Amino acid sequence: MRPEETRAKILDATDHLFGALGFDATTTRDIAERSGVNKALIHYHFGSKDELLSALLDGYYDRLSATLIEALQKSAEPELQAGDVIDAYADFLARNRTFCSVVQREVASGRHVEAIVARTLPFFRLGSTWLQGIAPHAPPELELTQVLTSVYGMVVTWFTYGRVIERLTGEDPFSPEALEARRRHVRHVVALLFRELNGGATPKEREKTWQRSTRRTQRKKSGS
Amino acid sequence: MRPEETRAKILDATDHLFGALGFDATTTRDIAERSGVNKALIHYHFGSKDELLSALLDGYYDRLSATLIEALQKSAEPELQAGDVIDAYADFLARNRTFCSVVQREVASGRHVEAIVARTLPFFRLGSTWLQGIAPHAPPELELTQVLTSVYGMVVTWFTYGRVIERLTGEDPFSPEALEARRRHVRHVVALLFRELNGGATPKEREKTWQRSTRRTQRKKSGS
DNA sequence: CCTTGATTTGGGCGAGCGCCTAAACCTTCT
DNA sequence: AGAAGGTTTAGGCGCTCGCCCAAATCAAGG
Repeated sequence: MRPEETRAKILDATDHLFGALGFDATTTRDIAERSGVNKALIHYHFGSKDELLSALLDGYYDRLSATLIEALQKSAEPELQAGDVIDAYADFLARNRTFCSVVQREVASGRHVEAIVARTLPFFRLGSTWLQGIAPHAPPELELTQVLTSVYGMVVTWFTYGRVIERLTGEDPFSPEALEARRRHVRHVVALLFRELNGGATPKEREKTWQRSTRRTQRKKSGS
Repeated sequence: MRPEETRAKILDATDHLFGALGFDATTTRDIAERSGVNKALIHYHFGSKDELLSALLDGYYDRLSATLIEALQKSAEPELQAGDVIDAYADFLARNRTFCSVVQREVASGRHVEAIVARTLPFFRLGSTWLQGIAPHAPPELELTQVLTSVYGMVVTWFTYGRVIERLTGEDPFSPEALEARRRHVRHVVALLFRELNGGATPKEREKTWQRSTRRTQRKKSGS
């Protein structure tokens, strides 16, 4: 077997097991067994269990980054961009259900926060400048970090608490219909926030606003 | 030392360590050392490490329940009630920072979901009937589960991702000012949702609506 | 064909885990 | 004083963990 194939099989098994059981509760022996690979190979290819987690996170964030950037470029109008990015993110989480489990747990445990922060920072910076470009004079109740945290929270909570929501409501929160309903709700709330950010402006006025901010954003883009 | 004192010391240490390191990464020896108690006493008083977690969760949810019920009774008008409950919840999380770490992690790990669900269910039911009483005919984008999940998510994300937010913004998200700012933001968004739930009604009309629903709620209260 | 270096294998080391046991220690009551 | 029952103690059992190692295997170049 080619080495990259071995690495891929180990990462696949790791993805599944870290997602299902968590970093601590998963043993390197479990991973070896599930991937059909000798347990010493994990350390040969990845060095240690911690570095294995890093490699897994790298894979996630690389794919997420590509997905979100693609979504961002689909449209030029900020509100549509926001919707596209949120949809893309939700889709990504739905397709990589283990991802948010892993992130959530490692953030909560506090031990791998640095690994998460390092990979989240680019997204945060992008979101910040983007939001700054749209609403440079947001009121304090709709300050940048607040809005980002809320939107992020609304999206991920559905997935991290999926199993709980399932037990509470008796319905599958990951069915296509449920995901679609969630998507609609989040977009609705985001639309409300947009209306507020534009100071309750009419659609016409809002159009002018985003045209101004779009020009600014594009100037910035071509500059870098 | 009195037995309850021993139990309390063990629970204190458990609270700290489960919050800081997580269930798996904390050993019963750590707990014994931190609480200044013989390690066999943990099993004598609590039976097993899993039951120790249960006891810890019981303590959390008992206190949370008392806190939220008290907040709910401060006012009769739904929008104020919502604000009070959200504030009380945020305060509780701020004072029991380990709580959401523990819950978050155990939910993500999937192994103690039942323990969490069993204790969350009463809150969910309460929130459901409450919201149903206020807005019996909510549009699909503002369906009950959606709104509850979003509000819950907005509140807890600030705490669960606190350490990440701190690193991203360079500011302490748990300072009194930051907590106050967060509180204001969430209340603002909730107010937006309320306005929507009442179909964009004017304040006057809204007043009528909540008076109707208040009567219904109070009839229910006096009935139980 | 033989060498070389990368990859894979089975076996196991040392440490740490949750949990248990038997004896000692306290109160409290008779 | 002595019995009884609820607590506390030191010690350790059986097991699993992450990681390592020496030998085996493989692919490719001379």
